[in-house]
Amino acid sequence: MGKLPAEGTQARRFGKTRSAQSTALLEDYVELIADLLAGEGEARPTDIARRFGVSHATAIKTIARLKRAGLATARPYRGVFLTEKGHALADRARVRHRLVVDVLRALGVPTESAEADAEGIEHHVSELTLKAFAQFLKAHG
Amino acid sequence: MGKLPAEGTQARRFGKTRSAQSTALLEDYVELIADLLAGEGEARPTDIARRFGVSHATAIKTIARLKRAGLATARPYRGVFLTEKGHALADRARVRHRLVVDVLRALGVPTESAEADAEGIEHHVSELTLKAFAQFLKAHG
DNA sequence: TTCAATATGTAGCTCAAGCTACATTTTGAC
DNA sequence: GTCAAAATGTAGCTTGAGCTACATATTGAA
Repeated sequence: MGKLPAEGTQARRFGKTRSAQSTALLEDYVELIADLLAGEGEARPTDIARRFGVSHATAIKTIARLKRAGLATARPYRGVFLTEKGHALADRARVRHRLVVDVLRALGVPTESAEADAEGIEHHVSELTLKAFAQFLKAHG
Repeated sequence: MGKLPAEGTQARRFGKTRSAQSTALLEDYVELIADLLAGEGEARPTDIARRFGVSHATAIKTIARLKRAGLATARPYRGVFLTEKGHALADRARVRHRLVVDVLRALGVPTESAEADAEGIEHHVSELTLKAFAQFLKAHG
């Protein structure tokens, strides 16, 4: 075994990709909750569910996961709130989202598509790539 | 802040992102299987499992999903093969992967990071964005 | 040719994310 | 103040992707 030097590397790479997906949903949630709190003053499970296009039961379950992860708190029938940690994650997610959208637009992607694609892409962009994006925008933005 | 897109639009957007993730794994598999078939002449569950860093049981289950999806066939103890449809998907995936890597590199992302990030990104790039990428590379590549 | 090592396959578990159905709490219209 | 509608919460099912443990088939070395 081990005759191909790339095996370990590739396994690690894919592993990273998979586990990234397990946090992607949580990031989407804290991002939306932060938006709702800022824009509406409160974040209700029903609103969250509607925005994501899922049932309210599904939203509530994911909110429970956020709580377990220490990202959010919730008082029954009184909405969802972000912890310090949750806010920090939301901020980082928003910065990344903006950066990805701006780069896509700079590359000539129509705004609509840029926004849509960024939603999926943003969770897979490493720090190094993020740095390169910022650098590129500084030069061509 | 407070910039909340129309509900329907966002629901559709996120919905698309989610379902994209359900096909991402299948794309990774057909891509690897195509590589193994081209490079080694055969694609064995154990090799596939090792490359992805998962147990062979997990690989076999996913291969079963590929069969159900009409992307692959397998004869017991004789390896995995791609259907016409599977080969087509693998080809599309490979093209996208190359394009994403090339664009990232053109933006100044180190090759290592570009390859790693592309693995996660490639499944979320729309046709329109792909076109823009190709266009950009033609001009700046 | 035999038999142990390896590869492959099967069974059954966990967890996450989705759903529907039902129960309970809040709220708002009268 | 009452009571129905809306919101919220709970229970339990499905599917997918992961795992370990065990069973069977193939292959290669002695």
